[in-house]
Amino acid sequence: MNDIDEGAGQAAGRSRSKRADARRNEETLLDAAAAAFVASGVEAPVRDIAARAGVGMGTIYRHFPTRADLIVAVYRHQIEACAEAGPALLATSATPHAALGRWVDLFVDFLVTKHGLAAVLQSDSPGFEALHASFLDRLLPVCGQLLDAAAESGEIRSDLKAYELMRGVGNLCIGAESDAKYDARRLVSLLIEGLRHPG
Amino acid sequence: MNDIDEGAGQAAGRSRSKRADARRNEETLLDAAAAAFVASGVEAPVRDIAARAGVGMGTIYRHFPTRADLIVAVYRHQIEACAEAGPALLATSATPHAALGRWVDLFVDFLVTKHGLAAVLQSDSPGFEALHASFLDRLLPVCGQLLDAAAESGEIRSDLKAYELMRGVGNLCIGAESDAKYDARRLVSLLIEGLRHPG
DNA sequence: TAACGATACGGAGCAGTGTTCCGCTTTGCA
DNA sequence: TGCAAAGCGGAACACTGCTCCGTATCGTTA
Repeated sequence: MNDIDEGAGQAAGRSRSKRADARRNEETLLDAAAAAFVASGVEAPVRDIAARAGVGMGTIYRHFPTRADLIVAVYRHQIEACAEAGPALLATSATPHAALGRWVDLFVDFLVTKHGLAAVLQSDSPGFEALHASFLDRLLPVCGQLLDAAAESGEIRSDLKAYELMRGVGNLCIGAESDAKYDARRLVSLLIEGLRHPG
Repeated sequence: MNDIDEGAGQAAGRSRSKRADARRNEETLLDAAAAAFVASGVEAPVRDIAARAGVGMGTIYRHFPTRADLIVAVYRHQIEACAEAGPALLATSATPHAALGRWVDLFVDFLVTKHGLAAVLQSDSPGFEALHASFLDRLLPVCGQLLDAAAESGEIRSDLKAYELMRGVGNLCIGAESDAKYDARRLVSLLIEGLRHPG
């Protein structure tokens, strides 16, 4: 988050830019967190991440006050890519419903490969609202656009809100990476299929 | 609930039946747990439950070694009722698919009204396998029967296993009780709808 | 009914986690 | 080079799950 704020700060001309060691630590922390998330899931103990980065506990909390901030920072690029894929798919797919299906697949792939992310995405514990917000702020409009297009073309019922769809898809992905007998992609595609039929 | 174990013991003739105070405590504990679950969700701290029951920590762990055991004991009757409703619905509904839909609704109502149960039902942490097992052992066959009936009647595709359906439905219920903007029942019905069409 | 062994109880204590706080160090500027 | 300000580290606290064992209670037997 803060790298960006810093940019904003400079743009505003105020800019007392961050100290070099701080910037370095933030970078290190991001790498360490990414590694820890892969190794132990997004719920990896804060101490582990700090240890990986070779910094103290205070440092991690200073840069990323909540776990959500850290998660958002680590996955920001991938979220961005997913968001950008929306319009692209809409333009290149045969029908809006097909585009929606493919976009959702993208989202599912993202979630399923991030150990525990889906679970935390739905968490209602305080401190994760930030995560909800960041992810949803970016993705919800994209999803809404796909949904609207599909509704307009008459392919699907139009009474489901983007929020509910995203939430449902996210939920279906929970635990998918650790249960060979459960194929989240399949359930999601069933859900998307169920969207058909304005009836 | 445990009266059952005791019955088994007696049936085996071995039966050195449980001490009266132990039986009493178990009952008290069950009530306390139910109350705590309502108040703070199924993840209520063990200490709280013990305090509510007016017993020590040791007592709770002796009677219910894992949280899953406690949850199972508390909700056993409702699970049983849900299981028994399956065949009944199949007999009284217009079509197997309708029966499946209504049965799933029952299950969803159960999950959604138990704060946090759905979340814990999918947990892969050790100690919850017992919970998985207990719930699934009882409900999976019922769900499978409904699914088979609907498949046989040609109403739905037949390639989805009962396990995946139950898991998907359970996941869709996660967090539903604490988010007014999310209607799990709707998503689930969409999923069931998506089951139609053998294609 | 008194005594005794089995059963069960209570809660202190350990371990693992998140989070805060503050004295010390490093940085960048004058 | 000196000195605030910015940043750092990690001890310490709070809260949780879970274990362990000395003590109390129960049920039985003499």
